[in-house]
Amino acid sequence: MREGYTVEVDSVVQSYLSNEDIVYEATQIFDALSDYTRFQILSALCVKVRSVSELKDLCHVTQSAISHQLRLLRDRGLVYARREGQHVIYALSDEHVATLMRVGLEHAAEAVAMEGE
Amino acid sequence: MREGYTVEVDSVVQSYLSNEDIVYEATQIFDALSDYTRFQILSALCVKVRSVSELKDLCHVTQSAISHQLRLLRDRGLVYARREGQHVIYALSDEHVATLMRVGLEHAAEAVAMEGE
DNA sequence: TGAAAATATGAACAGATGCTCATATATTAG
DNA sequence: CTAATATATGAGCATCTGTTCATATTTTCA
Repeated sequence: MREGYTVEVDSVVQSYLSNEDIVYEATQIFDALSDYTRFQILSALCVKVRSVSELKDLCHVTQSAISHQLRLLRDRGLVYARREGQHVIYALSDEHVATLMRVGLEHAAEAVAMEGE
Repeated sequence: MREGYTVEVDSVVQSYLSNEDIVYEATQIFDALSDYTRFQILSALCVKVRSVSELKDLCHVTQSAISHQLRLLRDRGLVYARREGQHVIYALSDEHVATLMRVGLEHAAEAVAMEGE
């Protein structure tokens, strides 16, 4: 039988794991990525900077729903906004987000492929 | 002013992003990592295989709470269990989990460091 | 100045989530 | 077989979450 994956946890990661604040903060970024709408917002922002209405169209949800989710992402420091005339343009403010999404999608693609076996 | 992070989204990732099932599955793995108790369970399993009671002690929660969370992780295919006498031993079943946790923790460590400035 | 377009926000509500408590099941020791 | 230990599970409950609806704010343009 397989023995399960095990991983070298270096001393730096060890020290992160023993810090409650860091662990909590980590769960917060995963929480940000755990909602379908937010995930779409963030993946759209990986490609390029976007206005609220662009995001609303891309995500197929109401303007209010987008605004509420953008507020949450702003509050967590994952995106930031600047006004440009009538529009407000949002951008990713964290470089780790893209990495997380890529790895998450790779995992997901494998999982979905498995299902159909 | 900064221009925000942008990322080369290669065609493989693009194709993942346009597949609803894959995106949903991705949000599910992030959801698994978004809870403090589950995050602790998974990080403990990164290091080595563990029994339920070991996990219960490491995470400082009740046996019932651990069991319920393990069920969720099992149902999502992130861990699997084998019985060994009186004990049930859990192991990571997905190699991506460790990568996600490491990147998440790196992000978190930076974020927490920022706060104190 | 007033109307239109873009965005933000608060209240309210339905559904999801994570825990506790009680209890069931499984394995081993005596 | 019986008691003890380890684990699993269902119900109930308080809390959290994501959305909608109504409304406020900001900017532009006529």
